[in-house]
Amino acid sequence: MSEQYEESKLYRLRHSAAHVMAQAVLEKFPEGKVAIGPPIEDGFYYDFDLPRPLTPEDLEEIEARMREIIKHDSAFVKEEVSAEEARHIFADQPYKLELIDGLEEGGVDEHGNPVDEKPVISIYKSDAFVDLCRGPHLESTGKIHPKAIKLMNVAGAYWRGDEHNPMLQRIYGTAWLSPDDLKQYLWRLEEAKKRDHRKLGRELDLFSISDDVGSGLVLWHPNGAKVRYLAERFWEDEHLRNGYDFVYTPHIGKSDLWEISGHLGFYAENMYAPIEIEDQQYYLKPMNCPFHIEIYKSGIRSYRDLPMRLAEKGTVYRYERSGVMHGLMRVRGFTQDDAHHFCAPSQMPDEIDFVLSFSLNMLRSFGFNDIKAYLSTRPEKAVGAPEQWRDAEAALEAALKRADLPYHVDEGGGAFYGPKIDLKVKDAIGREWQLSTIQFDFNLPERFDMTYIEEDGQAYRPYMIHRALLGSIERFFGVLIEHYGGAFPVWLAPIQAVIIPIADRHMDYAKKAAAELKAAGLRVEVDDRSDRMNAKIRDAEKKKIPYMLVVGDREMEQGQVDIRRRSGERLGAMNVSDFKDLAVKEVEEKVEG
RNA sequence: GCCGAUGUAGCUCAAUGGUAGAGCAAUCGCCUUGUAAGUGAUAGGUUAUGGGUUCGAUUCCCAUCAUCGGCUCCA
Repeated sequence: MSEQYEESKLYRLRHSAAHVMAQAVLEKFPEGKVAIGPPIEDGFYYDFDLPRPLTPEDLEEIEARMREIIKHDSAFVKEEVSAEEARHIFADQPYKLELIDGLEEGGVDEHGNPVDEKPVISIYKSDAFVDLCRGPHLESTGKIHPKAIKLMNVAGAYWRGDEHNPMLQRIYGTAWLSPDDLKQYLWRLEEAKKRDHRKLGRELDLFSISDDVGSGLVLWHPNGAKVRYLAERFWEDEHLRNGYDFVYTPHIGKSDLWEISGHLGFYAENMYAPIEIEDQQYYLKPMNCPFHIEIYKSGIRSYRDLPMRLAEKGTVYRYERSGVMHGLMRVRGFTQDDAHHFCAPSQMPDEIDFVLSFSLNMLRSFGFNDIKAYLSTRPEKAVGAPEQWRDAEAALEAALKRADLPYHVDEGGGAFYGPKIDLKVKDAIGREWQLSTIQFDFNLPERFDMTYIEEDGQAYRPYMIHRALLGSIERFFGVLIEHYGGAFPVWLAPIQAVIIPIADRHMDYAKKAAAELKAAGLRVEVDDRSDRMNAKIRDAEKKKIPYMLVVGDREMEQGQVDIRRRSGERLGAMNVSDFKDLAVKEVEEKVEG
């Protein structure tokens, strides 16, 4: 959350709305306990410990009560108190007492995060409610527009976000400066819902997840598989043109492999239980790296072989706790567009430069032009020599600068085995998604004792860089669906054009035109059902087919097709070959829309 | 995994302590259509699964599974 937001009126408004809500809840449940209630993006929440689960009816009641409290137009009054006084005021509020302890000791804020200095304890009073609170707030409850607030839903949340703590009931609300803003926000939610990849996945017949197969295991239907195939084909071409070699590796590997890699030590809770065969334990792979390393190690490597870039769309399986699965975004089996770069230390900066610009090109090709980078550096506990870390971090940062990319540094946010760059893209409605990751690994080359022979005839340890550009292909597909709202650009659309004959007598002509377009590599179908043209257009619109080519008497006579885009735009009649050229050009240029 | 909600036809949803209904989709006709739904008929369900209460359960209760909204965790 930005500092700008924290100083805004909107922030104070939402914070104030949270207090008003807490008052309304406590009036309804006098024995209820309050936890914390901060503003968040688009709204606020407040956590409560209540005698019974809240219902949607309760929310309506609470919301109505909030409007009444707002009407009182009672001032928010700040008061600084001693810890002793605070304890007295909140004597029957155990969560507040815990917060006061934290405040008094200094050290932690209301979220349990460490803070440097000991803050002053303050309380805010408004109407019949007092809260331990740092503020700031609006001048009075009346400054909240009663028609610009709405309680959204109830959800469970652990006290202080720790799953060992009791679970509280969290009420999410939204609050805006004006009813219009609220309306606009609700409209935005509706729009996001229309783009939901789970809904579009069903409507466009792209994929499904079957109970009988298992939760988090994706079935790609022909339409979805078509998009994936096209995306992968592009991906493959780009990799081949850029010095990657493709490899294929198995889905399972012996426990010995995972012992060496260390995964059984630090990743076991994410791995499926082993399969036992001939007294050997085999594990489904959660990552591809050990296999690629084994390929590297299958022979003696010379500095002349480096950099080596091994790429694979490797399908991995990771155990995810039930309750975290989410459509394509969070699954148990997925395919990473994985690659491992092995290089000599002297080649490392160039290799980083290359992989970053390659990643950016890939993302941009899929229509993601708003890209932000996050550089994560050495954490407290880390393997690898400090100067390796320093060199690697310097190379990553230099590459970011050269790529002229906005980036944010997460000090100490790297994995224990190396620093990394994550790339996040903004989709068409402004949501950020993490896709690419470029990650150093100082751990595995050591564990697998990887070497290469230098000019001087000595063996040295290579650098290893792990990268995934689209990340998980399943997840990437989900993001792509939401980004385009199901209306894939022509180059990715499962069906690019549908020919719509007006009457049966136009059928032969329609098929002839289709054949000509298909011969040019276009994905074209003829809608030969005995429905009216209007119905066929409606159907094609629902399937989000980029082009509808209507043919009737006029077109048949002229050797033309009448072109309508899915946007409703009419391009008018044109010769079949002209449309072919237009469509082929759009495919080649990856034109959007 | 945790909290809460939900699970009825392919989809979206009704209804009921006495074995379920609509619209869309599907199938088969009729219509031969000019830029987002022409029309008729037919078919489609062991009401998620397994127990329990009851003369009788899809409805009430319990468990399991799954989904949804969150939390935690994360590609």
